[in-house]
Amino acid sequence: MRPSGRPRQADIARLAGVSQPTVSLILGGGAAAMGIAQETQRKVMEAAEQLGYVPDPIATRLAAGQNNLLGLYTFTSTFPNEISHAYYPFLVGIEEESAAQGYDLLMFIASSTTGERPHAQVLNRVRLADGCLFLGRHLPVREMDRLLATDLPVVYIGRHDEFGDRLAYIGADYVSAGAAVVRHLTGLGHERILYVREADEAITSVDREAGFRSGMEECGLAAEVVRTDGADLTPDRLRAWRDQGITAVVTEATDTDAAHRALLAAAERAELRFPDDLSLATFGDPRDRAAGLTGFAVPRREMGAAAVRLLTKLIAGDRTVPRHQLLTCELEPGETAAPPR
Amino acid sequence: MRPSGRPRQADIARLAGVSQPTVSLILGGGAAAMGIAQETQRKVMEAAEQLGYVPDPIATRLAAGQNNLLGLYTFTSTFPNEISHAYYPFLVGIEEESAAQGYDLLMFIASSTTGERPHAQVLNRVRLADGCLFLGRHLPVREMDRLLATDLPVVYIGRHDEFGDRLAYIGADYVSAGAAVVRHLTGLGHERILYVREADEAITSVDREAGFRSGMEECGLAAEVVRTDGADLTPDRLRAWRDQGITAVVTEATDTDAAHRALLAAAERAELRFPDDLSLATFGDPRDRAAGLTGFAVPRREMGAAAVRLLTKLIAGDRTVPRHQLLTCELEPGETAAPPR
DNA sequence: CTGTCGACCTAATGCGGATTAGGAAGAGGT
DNA sequence: ACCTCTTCCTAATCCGCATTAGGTCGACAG
Repeated sequence: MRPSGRPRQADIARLAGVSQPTVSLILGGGAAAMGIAQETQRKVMEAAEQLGYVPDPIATRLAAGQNNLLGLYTFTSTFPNEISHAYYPFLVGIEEESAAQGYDLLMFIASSTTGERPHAQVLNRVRLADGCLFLGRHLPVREMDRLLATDLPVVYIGRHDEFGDRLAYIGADYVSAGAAVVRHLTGLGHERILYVREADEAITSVDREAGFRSGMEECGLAAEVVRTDGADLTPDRLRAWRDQGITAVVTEATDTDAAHRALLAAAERAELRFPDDLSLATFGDPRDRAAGLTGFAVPRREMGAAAVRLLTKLIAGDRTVPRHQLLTCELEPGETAAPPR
Repeated sequence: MRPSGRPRQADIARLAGVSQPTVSLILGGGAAAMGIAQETQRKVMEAAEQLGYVPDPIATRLAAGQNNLLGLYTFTSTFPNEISHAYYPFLVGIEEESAAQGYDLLMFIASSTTGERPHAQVLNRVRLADGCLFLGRHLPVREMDRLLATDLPVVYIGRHDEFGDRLAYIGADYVSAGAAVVRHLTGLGHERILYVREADEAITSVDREAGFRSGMEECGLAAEVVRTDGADLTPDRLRAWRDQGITAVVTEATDTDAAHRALLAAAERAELRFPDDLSLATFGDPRDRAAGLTGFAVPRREMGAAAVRLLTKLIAGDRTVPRHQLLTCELEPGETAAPPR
């Protein structure tokens, strides 16, 4: 019994009265089929059409090593409902560009495996695809290390220097964007700006703080930074900052938006309004981004598309493409920042 | 030349002094390896460990005849940013349940093919997977017909009786839900309720109207229905309805939400407020669903999950599962409907 | 008439692992 | 010593496609 009811090349061959390799030549390589009679090609194509032939990606891959599938692996331990919103724009870009490049998407599901090392199995399955994109704030180092030891092309979405040149990535230029926002604020006349970040040491947070510091330094101002988990951000504390002379506060969007949310909540309870009583800027896109929020936007969609382009080039064997790219985040002047009073 | 530098079972076999099938037995099936001497197992395991063996998933799949891939094909171009919101909950359910069932998702991309019959090619590629889910308000009948002629298990998300029993589906019980909303309204005291639907003849719209009519009939009231494309829904018309004695208006959510939006816009311009001047209920989830909207919610996530369960059963060869299932939509009392004044 | 050269196609084989049929070797019974 | 079971492992194949090394046949030159 044939395991699959699908037609194979052998079926086409029988129907067209030729051999299986001939079918493979005709269907597979347009160029390689040069030396085959037009008539034969027509017969084979017709037979294939008639049977509704679709090459088996597994067999194709085993024999030749390519199947026009891009893997997409998302490291999300949390269940998707919430987090999804943040990832969605990436997916949009990825899907669009995959379509343009003629690839279909193979989504690997982290939560499908349980046990102490949930990613291990999936990282093996990943090799089904011609190459794989990775998405997620934190990534399991050991598994990724093993994967990088193979020759599977991989692109990570988000900056990640831990593996040096071995791991290609598409990131957002948080440092420049952060500095630009600071320049915008100082341009408005602010001189004491406080950066409120989360305790998390994710690379994005680190880069953003670096951007803040670099912007402040550039303007000859002292960088003031506090960390918060959200809970300790009380209305009193906010008022105290203001009384000390802070005129602008900068915060960051993360997967939880803890700092950003806490700040907004504290401001409301303290009856402080942006930008009347205090200026506010936010690095990145908080989930509930209000229309007029000052800050910068992460070009997620473009990042997704760029990642696909990079990956397809790697798959094609291009060794000259830059393996690390940082995309520019656009400054959003917004209305929550204004000259200090 | 060996394409990959990685060790294979044959290498282990050589090192351990056994045959490749023996290695396969020991490493592959814990149960099947019962009849193999402990000593041999130890040697093989050791050799595998020493060489750092990792099974090639591709070869595994080829030999096993199944690839644990579920296809997902979306008819509507998935990614104008807008549409995404409507489909996302389906995807969440699909992904969760796929994970639970041990499948990965293969997303086929409609826009990757151009030309007059964009779905034709993709519908062939779809057969790469062990089975496929389809999602979309309108589906190309001819292509689907061809696909159903094959033995590929297929599940459509959304009711669709055009193919009779040939096409399995998971739908939402719009008829019952619509009737329930009507009962809710009549329970509040409404007697003249107007259903404002779109001109579109999609099955969902048809079912919803049926639900409305059935609810009205059940309550012994006359069903009044108008169609709109949105543009002809003027403030004056709305006022006229009210003056004629209509106390409640029911509309529906679609991929464009044309009727729903137009109604809200007209009400605002007519300075009519819900539920003070008029009661409002909406069938389904408009994209900008406000918190207190009266109506019913489509259990999208559950539908996605149910579709995956159905599909995996079909793949497993289960011929007894019901091929058509309608899931219950929950009534949402909301606050845009109140007793008439 | 023979040799040569293309043009066109097929036989054979590999990819890496799963599966099935079956054989060799040793244990136990008579 | 002979036969029957077990126990444990291997030979042979298959999965579906790609690739390489020929092989056949007709045309055309010599």
